[in-house]
Amino acid sequence: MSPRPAPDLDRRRYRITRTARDLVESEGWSAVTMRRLASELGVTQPVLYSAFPAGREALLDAVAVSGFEAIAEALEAVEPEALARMHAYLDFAAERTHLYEAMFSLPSGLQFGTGGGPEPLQRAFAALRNAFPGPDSVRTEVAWATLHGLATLRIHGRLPASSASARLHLAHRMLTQLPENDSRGGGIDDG
Amino acid sequence: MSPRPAPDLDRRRYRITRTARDLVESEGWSAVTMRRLASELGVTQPVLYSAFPAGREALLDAVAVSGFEAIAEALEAVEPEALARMHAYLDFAAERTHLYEAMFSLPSGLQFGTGGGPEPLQRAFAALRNAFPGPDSVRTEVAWATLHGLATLRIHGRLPASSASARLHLAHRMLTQLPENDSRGGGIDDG
DNA sequence: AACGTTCTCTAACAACGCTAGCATTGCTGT
DNA sequence: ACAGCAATGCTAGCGTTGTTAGAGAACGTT
Repeated sequence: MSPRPAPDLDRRRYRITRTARDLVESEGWSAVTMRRLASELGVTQPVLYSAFPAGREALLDAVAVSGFEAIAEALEAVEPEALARMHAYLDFAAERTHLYEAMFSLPSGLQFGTGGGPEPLQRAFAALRNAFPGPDSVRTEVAWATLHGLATLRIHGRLPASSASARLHLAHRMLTQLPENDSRGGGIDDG
Repeated sequence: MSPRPAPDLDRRRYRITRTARDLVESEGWSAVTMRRLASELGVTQPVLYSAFPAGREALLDAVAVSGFEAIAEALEAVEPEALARMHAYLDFAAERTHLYEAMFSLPSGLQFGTGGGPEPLQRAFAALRNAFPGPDSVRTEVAWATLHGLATLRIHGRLPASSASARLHLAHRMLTQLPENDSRGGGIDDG
């Protein structure tokens, strides 16, 4: 019934993902081609497709999830306080630029928030949520959006680096020194 | 000395950029290839390189700048008040998803803020700045980051659509109902 | 009308993601 | 131990991509 042992696809996926992550961090996304990746692993291209039948995009998704694992760890490494975790978040984005890009710009989309999504995403979201206690997740969602905006605009050089610290502190004040909201904004009418 | 008239490169650049923008909005970025673009314009690929010697990336930058022109108009179209312009910003990002992506994700980077950069970028930034009056640009920068984060995360389906309105109103409160800051946060030590 | 310069097109290159088909591998049953 | 078999991995190729060199056409000048 099984004349030849099936390869350990989980382990293979892990190895490929790790190599892709190393490659993207050291040489950028343009270096992450299927050929280069196979060559780096000492195998040929079709092997990659045995681990990721959906192709390159699925592989990139795996790298992204791996990135969420890393940022979850980075956030959990500091005390569950707003400013500390905000700083950790922005540091992560600044130091691991290409990986951060993969987590947001490239993949097709995996949902955050209270709902589903892969476990590392929920972990990362929870790590931020713990730093912004409150009855609902809205503040955390806005905090994430603000951090993501700051990170992205900084990565792409959109904002002057000189006022980076001022921006972080203002964002921190905004997100913490504001009383709870009671005006029910509804949730049906969105653009 | 000039046996044949040089083509009007400015006009050519404009035409190419407009076609690329239409194409990206109707069929997404995967459709914007040099061949397809040339075919759409009734010319061949080398003509595109005469207008954009730096290649495809420069062309995408031009599309991005054109997008900033469009978002500047969208912001200027509503009254210079915070909530209205925030709404206009998010509507623009939601309705012209692919174009918005080009403006931030893809290009190499053109600086915002008070400093230089192409004129449309400064116009768009000024349109937002007028909605957030204050002594410096920091609040506007954070506002832009927050809006950009909300827009991006929404585009990629990262945040549940149900609480979109609640997020907008919280962000608006954060950015407006907070007194001016006097703690000099410095600007040297950034990550 | 012929020239000369400049532009534009044809054609091709290298590299990309991806896939069909063949050779190889390693277990199984006698 | 030896042959059979099924799933593996590799070789080779297809169709595209961005980009570029060299041939051909077009136009103003003389």
